[in-house]
Amino acid sequence: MAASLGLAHDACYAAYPPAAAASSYFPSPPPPPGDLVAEFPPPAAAMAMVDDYYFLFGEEMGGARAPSCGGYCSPPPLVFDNGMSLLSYGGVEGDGRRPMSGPAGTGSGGRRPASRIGFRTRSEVDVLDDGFKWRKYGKKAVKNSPNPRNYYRCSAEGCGVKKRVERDSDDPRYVITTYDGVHNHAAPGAAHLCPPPPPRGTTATATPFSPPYSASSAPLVAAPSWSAAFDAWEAQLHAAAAHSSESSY
DNA sequence: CGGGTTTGACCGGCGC
DNA sequence: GCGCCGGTCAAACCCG
Repeated sequence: MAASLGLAHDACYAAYPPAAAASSYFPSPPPPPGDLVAEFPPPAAAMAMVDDYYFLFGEEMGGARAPSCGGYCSPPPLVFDNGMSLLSYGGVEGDGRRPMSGPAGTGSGGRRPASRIGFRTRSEVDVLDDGFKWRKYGKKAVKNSPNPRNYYRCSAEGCGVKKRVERDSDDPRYVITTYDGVHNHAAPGAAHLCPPPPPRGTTATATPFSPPYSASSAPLVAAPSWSAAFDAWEAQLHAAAAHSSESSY
């Protein structure tokens, strides 16, 4: 039971950019059929600075870490016209990128976050205001990086969402922010940034970082559908990017 | 005074 | 088994 639960969590799908930004930035990617959708709610101000997204589909739940990149692998499956790269790996069985072997949930500690989503942002400030209130609880020097990693926890009572913030060792201009878990409350004062997700014909569409995760009923996404979905989305994306490039830059 | 930050210690997983 | 390393804890400190 627990093992299947972990695998199902691996199938979580994060839609970037958030709906608020998507309307003016580029179209939202189509959700894989039958999969969960988690939309991340960075604020519009932060979104404007985001140069690089990447998705972490609970990739460490199976105990397997991304090789030689500290869990922040950056395979470039999608590179947009505006220079943004969308990265995804793991969780999608058959994508050939992640070994799905190994018992889920048996990694370090045996308790893995329900979801992990990260993005890379070019920013002067380390901590981007994403509408939630965070409390710093740790700071750690990480191996192979001159920059320390800061640990934050959502200040809301009962909310166990954590985030890690660190400067990219390769390019200090970039900040790598990784979110662990799902908020069980609305963002204080930032609700306008995260409108309810539009109906997508899916059975389980999570509000931004909110439960429920009906993981037990969420099937793994077959690679073909995933690829086809992204192909379609990418086509939309390029069209939108070409259309908005005149006004944006 | 309350809430947040800092920082060293501690713990547990993992690789060798 | 041991050492390394990432993540967390908690006491002290800081600030509004």
